[in-house]
Amino acid sequence: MASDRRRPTTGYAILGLLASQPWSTYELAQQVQRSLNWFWPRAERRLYDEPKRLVADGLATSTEGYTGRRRRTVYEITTAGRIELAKWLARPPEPRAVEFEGMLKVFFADAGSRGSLISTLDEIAEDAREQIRRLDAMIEQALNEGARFPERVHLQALTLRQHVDAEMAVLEWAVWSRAQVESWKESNDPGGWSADDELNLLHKRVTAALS
Amino acid sequence: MASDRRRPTTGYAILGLLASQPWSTYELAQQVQRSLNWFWPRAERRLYDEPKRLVADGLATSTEGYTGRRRRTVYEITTAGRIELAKWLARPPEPRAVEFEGMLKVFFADAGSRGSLISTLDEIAEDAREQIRRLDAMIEQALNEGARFPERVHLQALTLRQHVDAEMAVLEWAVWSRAQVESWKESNDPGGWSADDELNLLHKRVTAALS
DNA sequence: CATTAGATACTGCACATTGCACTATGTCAA
DNA sequence: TTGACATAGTGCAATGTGCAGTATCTAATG
Repeated sequence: MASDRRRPTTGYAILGLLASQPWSTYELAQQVQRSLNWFWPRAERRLYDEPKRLVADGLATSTEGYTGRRRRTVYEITTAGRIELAKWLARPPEPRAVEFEGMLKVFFADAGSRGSLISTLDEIAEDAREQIRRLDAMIEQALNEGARFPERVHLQALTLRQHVDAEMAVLEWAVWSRAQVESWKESNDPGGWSADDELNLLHKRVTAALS
Repeated sequence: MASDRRRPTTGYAILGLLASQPWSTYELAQQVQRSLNWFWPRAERRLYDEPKRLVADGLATSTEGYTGRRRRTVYEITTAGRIELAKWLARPPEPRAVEFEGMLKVFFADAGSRGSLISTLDEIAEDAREQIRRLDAMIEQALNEGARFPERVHLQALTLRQHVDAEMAVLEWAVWSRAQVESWKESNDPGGWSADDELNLLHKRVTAALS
């Protein structure tokens, strides 16, 4: 039966996938890498334990199958699972959390060389470009071959747009930042570059957005 | 002495703070909440263990002090610590990782009601506004009272801009998405709304950004 | 002047999660 | 038949979180 203690979000993520169709653990892992990795990255390892808990709590059932001699577990959502999922969807979401080592390196750049800072910014930009290329491939696939789940393509369109927005923002920032740093004397000495001018500009943008 | 095994990024984050000045653990924790939380969120608990490891590896030293009868440990960076920090800064950064439960709820919204989806989008937007207000307070503080570390304000300006860009992108996306969903029949039926039109638009934006 | 709220300064513990190594079997092509 | 790659997992140490618990110090309040 469903326990009352709070379930880790990863459990709901898997429940969400099971809501569309039954999956084997391996397929589940692939699917998480493919689509959920953008906003809920989890190691493959995790995805072998979590479904077991869903079964223990009555939110899913598991069926053992065999491919020759190789065992294979397929999970299916239960009615209780669908109810739990809908309840979770109605609760307010946790705030966003971002782990961005590159930004940490920018923030502490004065403890290293100007060259390191420029490399960091270039690598951030190249990373963002790579992600955008991957997103473009997903967009083209949905448009040409058709989406994997046509009945869910409207939601895919919303989330894809957010990923594009996020990556473009990072890319534009990194390119702009590199240009600024080019004019600095060193990572700990921006020369004539005025941080106050930039902060004033930011303040204006922020004020406009909140009004 | 410095060990060769890879150190968790959190260690470098603390080392980066220590590069500016010595800190007590408690102050370190405050500072991490204040400034690093935006791109390297860590629980206070973690910040009591990590500096001990830096000391064990010779990258920092600790001094016991007393406020009356209350013990207080202050950490200081060593020369070996500064060298390690600079080496880390020169290495390519890890890719960005985003945990965004709200986006998960949007992605699986067809398993819940249209009302849940609209609430989720509203909460995402309100969260972003709240973050932008906090950023604005930091910007104003740096402009009016002056930055806490004036010699690092140029780096603060770069990172603040990135946070503003990121939060504004989320806010604009959430407001736009809500408007789209308003026109849908249900969370699993967008009525006449065309996902393909949206995907085509995205593809054009992406192509322009990569050229 | 006693009380109390809030800041400072930690530790212990259960649980969540990762990364990597390790063990198998199935499929397809050279 | 050999090897590369996909499928299908388990074990374990290290990393990290969240919360409860234990103190002490400081400043404001009645």
